[in-house]
This record gives sequence, C-alpha cells and structure tokens, in this order.
Amino acid sequence: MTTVGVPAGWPATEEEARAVQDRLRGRVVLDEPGPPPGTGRVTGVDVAYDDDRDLVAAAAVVLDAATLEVVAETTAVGRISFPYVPGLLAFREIPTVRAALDALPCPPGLVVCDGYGLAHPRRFGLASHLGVLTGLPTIGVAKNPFTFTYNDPGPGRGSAAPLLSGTEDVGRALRTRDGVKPVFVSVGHRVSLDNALAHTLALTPAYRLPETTRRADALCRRALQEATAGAAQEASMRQAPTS
DNA sequence: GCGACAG
DNA sequence: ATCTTGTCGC
Repeated sequence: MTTVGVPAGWPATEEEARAVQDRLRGRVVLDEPGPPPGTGRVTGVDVAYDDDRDLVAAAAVVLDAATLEVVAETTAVGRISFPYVPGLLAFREIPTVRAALDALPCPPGLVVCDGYGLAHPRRFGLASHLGVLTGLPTIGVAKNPFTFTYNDPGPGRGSAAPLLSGTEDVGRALRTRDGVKPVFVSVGHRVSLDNALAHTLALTPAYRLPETTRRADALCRRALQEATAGAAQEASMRQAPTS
C-alpha cells in the first residue's frame, strides 16, 4: 500500500479546477482505436472515501483481458484532495488513483474508470483527465446517467442507445446483461467508442458492471477499512500505550 | 433564482 | 460515495 499527499499546485477552488479542465481538454486524443478487446491487459481503478477521517483509498486491479484473471493489484491511501462537486470528480479521485497505478509492477493496458470521460459538462471527465495525465488509453463506465438523457436500449445484452447532452451524442447507454439497467459508456483518451463498448461487453460475462470495476471496488473498500482500523489502533495506543 | 447532478 | 436488515428470487 502506497501513501500519498495532495500534489503541489492541486486546485483548491472550483474556479481553478474548471480552469484546469479547460486548459487540458485540448490534449485528449479521440482518433485512436485503442487496444483490441480481449487482448493484453485491462485495469480497473476505483476509490472509497471516509470523509470524517479525511481518508481516501484507491485500488488498481490488472486483469488478463482474455481470461479476466487478476494479474496484479495495488492500493494507495491519502488525504481527500477535493470535495465532491458534480463535474469535478477527477480532482477528488486522481491523486490516489495515480499513486495506485504508479505502484503497479506491470503496464496497465486499457484503464477502465468508474465514471465518465467525454460525457461531461466540459467534455473532460475523470477518464479523459486520467488519460491525459498518464498517456494511457482510458474509458469511462458509469452506473448513473448523470445529467444526460437516453432512450431505453433493447432488453437484450449488447443493446445500446445514444447518451445525449441536449442533441450532442456523448456516449452510449449499454445493456450489459439481459433485462438489467444499462451502464453508461463514454470514451476517455486514445480509445474509440466502438472499442469502449466492445471492451465493456467483454468485461461483463456475468454481472452488470465490468469485472475491472467490481474488483477495484472491492479492493479499495478493503484498503480503506484497513487504513481506518490502523488509524483507530494508533489512537488507542496514544491513550493507553501499554494496551 | 431553484433544482439536479459521475463518485 | 456512504449510512444499513431483511428479504424476494434463481
């Protein structure tokens, strides 16, 4: 487990954060297809919070894209770097997620984020931001439609419908399991939408959510609990050093 | 101005 | 995200 602080120069206000998004937005690469689904590695990243203790834990789990078996996994714990503000999620998640990615013993391949990429008020969501900062191919798979609209996809797995920001097409509502609520897929960095959808389907042979996010979610929760337990133990040591 | 709003 | 028990169903 890695420990991280808030990076120097990290935005402290919403205004600064929006300015960063406007400045970095132009660096997103949208004209690359990205790695072919089912080959190489796919990495899930996710974060869990304890706002009261000002703790955040991130996990990165690398899967073999063909077998979906775990190849490597890391965690990182740090201080919360930004409040939750819709549209500014990346500033809350990225420092710890990057630390977890940096700690991996192997290249992550495609990174699957829990949230959005292009589908964002300024077209620069978490997946876009993480991709630009790391140079890695990224996609976003979100559980909720955020502020976007869509028509229900057909009932079968694989059915998809446009995710719309007004009249602008920013991603897809994708049914990953028969008769189950869709997930919301958008491109991040260096991956086409078709490839993002294919990867998402390849990662959902059994559940609504990609195996990558399921694994990363479980791991970061565990890491947060261990960090929380560690903090509690240190506190009791200070009160009763012999216990 | 008010409400909604990824995690 | 997180607080939280049981419960219906395959």
